[in-house]
Amino acid sequence: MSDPTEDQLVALGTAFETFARRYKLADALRSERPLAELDKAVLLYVAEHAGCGPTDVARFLGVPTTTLSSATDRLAKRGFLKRERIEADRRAVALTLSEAGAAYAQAQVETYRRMYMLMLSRLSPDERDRFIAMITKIVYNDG
Amino acid sequence: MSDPTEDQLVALGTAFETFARRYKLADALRSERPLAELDKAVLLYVAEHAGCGPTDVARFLGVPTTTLSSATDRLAKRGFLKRERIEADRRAVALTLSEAGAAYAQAQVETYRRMYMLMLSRLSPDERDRFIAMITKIVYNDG
DNA sequence: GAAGATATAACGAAGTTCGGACTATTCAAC
DNA sequence: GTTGAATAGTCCGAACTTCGTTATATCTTC
Repeated sequence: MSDPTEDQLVALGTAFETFARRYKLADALRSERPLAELDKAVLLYVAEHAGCGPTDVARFLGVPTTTLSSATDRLAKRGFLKRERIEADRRAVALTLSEAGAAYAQAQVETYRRMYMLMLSRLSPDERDRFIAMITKIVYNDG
Repeated sequence: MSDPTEDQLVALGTAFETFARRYKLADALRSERPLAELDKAVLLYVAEHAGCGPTDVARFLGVPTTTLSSATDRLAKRGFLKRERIEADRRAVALTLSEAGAAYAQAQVETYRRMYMLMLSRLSPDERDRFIAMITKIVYNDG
């Protein structure tokens, strides 16, 4: 199988670049004091992994545990996150979202969802499946 | 034309999420003291728009001019960027990359290029064109 | 040539990241 | 069971980034 052509690489690059920039600009429009990028990532992770520990999150996101500690501090202070010592291992802390945190995470997910919706809307129904199949192949290499 | 299905939205979302995370982790592996995200963006913009002014860059990237000033400071200090007062309007400054800056920008571009190459390599030659056509349609809505 | 607009830089406050030191537990081995 | 190493998490402080306010120099326009 031959290599991708130069034109293809350039086209993909400019598309990505444009997309990323637009996405960033759109993101900046939100009115509340925005959570730090890291904090949002933490929130979404904990939403999916209730009861996990800070170390899990840090490893998943690829940041030092001290950095993650700052993030959980901020989130706890804003009332988005609860930290509870657990019985099984009293060194450990179990992270869970508060109601407000869950709401924020949900809103975040909704925002993404709307964006995906918009993106897919520009394709025909047939194309949508094909596009997703291809991007899945690219990301997971499971073709 | 009907709406995208829930499954499609979820599939696209997880693919993106995985991709973004992997990309971030890979990026963190680089050994030099990394430039700030903004600084990299500035470098790439100036690479494409030699002689442009700070205000242009700030507007393009959607950051306050003062923030951009910090960025150009850092880049100039590291010897990546030259700032020269221009004759035509002596308030204005023309930004150009130094040789080192151009090299850095080039390396950055190379990194992206390799990533795109890897991505497209996972598709068959036929799929590549179709994928790019679709993503172009999505991003530019010019279908 | 005075008033106002424009391009940029200097300064400083607020916030983020992360290395190093520290505490509290648990585990392992004797 | 006590000692020593490993583990989970936090606190502190230095370095850095962002961005609002303010200052400076230079056009522009009437």
